[in-house]
Amino acid sequence: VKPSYTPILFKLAELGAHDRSVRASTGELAKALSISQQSASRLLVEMEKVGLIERQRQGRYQTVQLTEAGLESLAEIYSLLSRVFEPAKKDLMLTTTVFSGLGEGSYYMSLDGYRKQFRAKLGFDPFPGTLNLRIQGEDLGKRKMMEGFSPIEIEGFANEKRTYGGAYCYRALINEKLRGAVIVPIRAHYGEDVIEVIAPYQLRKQLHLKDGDAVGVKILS
Amino acid sequence: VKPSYTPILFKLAELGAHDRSVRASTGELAKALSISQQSASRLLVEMEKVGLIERQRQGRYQTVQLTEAGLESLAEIYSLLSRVFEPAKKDLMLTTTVFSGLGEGSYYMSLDGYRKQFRAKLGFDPFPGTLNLRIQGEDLGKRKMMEGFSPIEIEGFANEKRTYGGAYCYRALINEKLRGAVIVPIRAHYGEDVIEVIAPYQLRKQLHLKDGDAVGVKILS
DNA sequence: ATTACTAGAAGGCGAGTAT
DNA sequence: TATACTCGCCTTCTAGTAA
Repeated sequence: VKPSYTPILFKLAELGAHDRSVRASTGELAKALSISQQSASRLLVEMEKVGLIERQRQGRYQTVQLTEAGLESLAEIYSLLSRVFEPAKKDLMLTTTVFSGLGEGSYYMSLDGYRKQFRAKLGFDPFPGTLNLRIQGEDLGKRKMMEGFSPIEIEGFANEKRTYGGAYCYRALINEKLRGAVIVPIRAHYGEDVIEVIAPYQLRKQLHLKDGDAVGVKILS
Repeated sequence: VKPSYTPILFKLAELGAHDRSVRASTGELAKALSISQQSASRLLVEMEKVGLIERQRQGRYQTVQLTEAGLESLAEIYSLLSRVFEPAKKDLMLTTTVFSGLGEGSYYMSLDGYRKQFRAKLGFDPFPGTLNLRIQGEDLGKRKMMEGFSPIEIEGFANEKRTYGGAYCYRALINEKLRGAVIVPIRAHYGEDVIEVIAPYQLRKQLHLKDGDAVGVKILS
């Protein structure tokens, strides 16, 4: 991301463009940032081209919204500055709801290539299945922050049939009670609002969860 | 602060230059930031000149430390991003009822001096009128709490005829659905149990409100 | 009122190089 | 090794202006 984009990203975030489309004319942005209207226009065009923002034209006016990529670049900065200004990094609390996935989780979790690493690196033998959670809208930014935590890396491997990708794990406390870990495949971008949790227990049973139930996930630093 | 300085400020903060003098060669900075050694050198010279950093030469090496001004410009960014990423946990719920005011609201809301600011600072063009709400007795204390939230300031102005006072705005969610803002004139002449709400819609119509109807106002932090 | 194109001016960039 | 100067190139700027 070019440095000249950051003031605009900041301003847009300040206007609320991180969670909705806001009206932001090139003239107003220009004045707020002490640049010319022409520069504001050019920068918005460029930022849209590289996928940092999305715009809708509504007659004479435009509305602007940050894309995932735009939000991510802000989160990266925020995560860095958090480490500077709040050295004792606090745990991160995510509010989520349960949903049913495709059940692939149990297949992957049963593979020895992964299980050995979970035991060695996380210290527990995970239940062969994952709990699918959808992050609530207002916590979406925190997902990016989570990725600023230092991850526990699970390496990919291959057998005769195919290769299996790596993943990052983040230790977590589920509903303030049960230890587990959030697992994020290194490639394969899921929906940005979805996380998967593994644990030494069958979380659904242990916590009596059904689809739609709320689950608190505290990412531990 | 020039945008081109921010990547260097970020990098220096990451290296710990916010609380001590750290060794940071122009070559290393250049590689880390994907710029030339020459640019890194020039930027450091400039940043020192404008008082963002201090440098000591130690033989062939230099050490760099952020000044108060440098740290402050980072803190400003951090504070802005905090507001974006930190949860709106302590939202404040006010239970109110609709009543009819004197209709002055539409006059003030139609003034360009105010409208421009609403667009710039709230991100929407308000309907030219305000919704008058009376806070229910048991919620009166919450009105003070609201004023503890950090307000969005609308500045006063003057035209040929008279002067117009400033106001504070607080983002709000009306009946858990519609975005708007509570607006509080800085020189308040209202009873303490009254608030006015502005929104990009005509709230009365949109929500089918008549006098005496209950309205929930959630003040967003 | 908007957004955004063109074109000339201003200034940032990095290669070469001095120290 | 360092840092930082000059200088030519090129990106980015804004004024003017079209749509």
